[in-house]
Amino acid sequence: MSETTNPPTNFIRQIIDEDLRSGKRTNVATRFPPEPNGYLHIGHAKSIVLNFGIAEDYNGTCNLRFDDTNPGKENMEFVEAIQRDVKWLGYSWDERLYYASNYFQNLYEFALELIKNGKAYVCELNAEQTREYRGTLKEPGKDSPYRSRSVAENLDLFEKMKSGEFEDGTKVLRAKIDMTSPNINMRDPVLYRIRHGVIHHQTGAEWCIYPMYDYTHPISDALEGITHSLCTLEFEDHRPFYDWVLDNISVGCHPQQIEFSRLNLEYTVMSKRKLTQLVSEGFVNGWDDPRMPTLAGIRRRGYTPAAMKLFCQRIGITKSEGIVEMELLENCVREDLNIIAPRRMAVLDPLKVVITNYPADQVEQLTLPNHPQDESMGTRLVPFCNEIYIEQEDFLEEANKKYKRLVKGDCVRLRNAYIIQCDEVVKDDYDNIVEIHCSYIPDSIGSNPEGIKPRGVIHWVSARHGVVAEVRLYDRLFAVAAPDAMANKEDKAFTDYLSPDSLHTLTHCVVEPSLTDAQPGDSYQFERQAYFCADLDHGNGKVVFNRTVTLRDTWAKIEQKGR
RNA sequence: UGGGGCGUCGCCAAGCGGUAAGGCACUGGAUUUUGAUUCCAGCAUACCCAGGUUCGAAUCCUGGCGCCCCAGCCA
Repeated sequence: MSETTNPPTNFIRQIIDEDLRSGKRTNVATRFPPEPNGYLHIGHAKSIVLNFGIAEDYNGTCNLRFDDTNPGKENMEFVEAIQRDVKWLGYSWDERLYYASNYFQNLYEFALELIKNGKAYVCELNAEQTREYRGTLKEPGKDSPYRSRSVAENLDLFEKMKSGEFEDGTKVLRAKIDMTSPNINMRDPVLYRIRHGVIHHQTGAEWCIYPMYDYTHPISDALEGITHSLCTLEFEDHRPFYDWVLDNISVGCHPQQIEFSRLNLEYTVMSKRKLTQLVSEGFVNGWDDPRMPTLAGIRRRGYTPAAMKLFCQRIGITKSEGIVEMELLENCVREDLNIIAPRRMAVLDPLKVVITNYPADQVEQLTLPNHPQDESMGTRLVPFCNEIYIEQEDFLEEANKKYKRLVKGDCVRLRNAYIIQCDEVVKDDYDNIVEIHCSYIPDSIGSNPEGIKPRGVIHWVSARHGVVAEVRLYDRLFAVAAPDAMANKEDKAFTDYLSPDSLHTLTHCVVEPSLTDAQPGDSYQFERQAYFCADLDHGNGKVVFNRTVTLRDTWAKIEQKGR
């Protein structure tokens, strides 16, 4: 079965199929619940495509919900960036944009219900004491001395917590479950903590008590009528508490939490903490630096939503943890860009070529196809004259037969133009090649004249018409495949493995004139080289392109092996 | 055994008791005015290991081994 005839299936979809079949569920409602404390990355894309994709395929809904219960770390910049990125991927939450903070009042009332039923209590242990009482992984914890307060006292104390009578850290509301549970998450987890002086981006200073994620999440899901609450593996241990909350309040809805493995990608890091560090410590130029695995970054790099979705489809959804090779991601972008990116010519490292037998006052406007395999993409005009630039690496004074480019005394085809032959090499006093003199073969456009066999095809740009451009060559951010694991193993910082070659900026490139019309974000294939897109800095006289991903280069691999 | 998970080709991943899909990577070869694309062919007698059940096991059972997660008033 091929990929296209085989719709994406995974264990979560199988569970949903069974739930629908058995009648356990009659609809499908999912949600994507980011905390607005950073930008979304490729790992989030996996979750977005999963959640929104399921909603689409099952004729259900997917809510966008900000998990904003920790105001100290969250802000509106992130709230806005996240919405931008989800939209960019092509998904719509319609009017279903929610915030966990929308439910602060509900959450508070359910807490009251738990207290009244003897299921929650106000604890005065400080953070350190709480940790001590919790026990360890192998030893049970012990009950807090405040565990057996009366309902009335708990109600009174919680009310005072809410009204601001206590300082930060002096009291918390805890669930009363089992301090000896082998699952640490069930040892009377904290439900509410006190936070004075923080301004929440949604609720301002209205509250001074904030609910914890583990308490908030199941209730938010239930209030939204979520059927399947999909999250990552590290929450597996939290599921018993997720269920406990819903089983002990009168919310009347019980979504099912299902966990899947996070995405790990070679040559990058995927934790928000580390990405934040790269930004805040200036290792990269912001969250949208094209080297970042953030959606904002890869978008600026030139990755397309279609490529991202294809990638998410190909990596699949399972509970096993692994690390995906960069080649898989790169193949996905190439696959999409190969179809949609118009072809252009650009010389990154120019070598001047004077065509001695071409009239110096003549200019031809050649009509070239925008895509050799797709006529519907049209054509554009490219000027040709007696002075052009070719790539330095496309010329050698001497070379063996395998070198399919220009060699002194031999001829080569200029892409979509004439065949030229190198007659002379002009050098300066230091033996550096300054320019080369060639002669062109008239009537050689379109086919090879009798007896002429060019070694290969090289790209070019008219020296008199070409436009100077800045080209940013991006490569993998890290020098090692698994920077996290490596840093751990060698007791170093993950930043020690940042690649010195992640960005090379070229400022003397020459591109064909039509490229000045590009809009930021437009993708092109610079023939024989790579896919590029116009950067955000492009325009208003500046010509700036980012390399998205190189073309597959089997020649480079063969050369590599030779060494 | 403190508890919870995971282990199928180099990487990702189907498989759900009937005799190992697919993608990426890789290797050949064809076509090519991008050393690109496209196309064709090859690529796990084998499913962490060892026993067992069965006519038949990657799939069931038992026992091992390896790896990941959990002791935030973070999410």
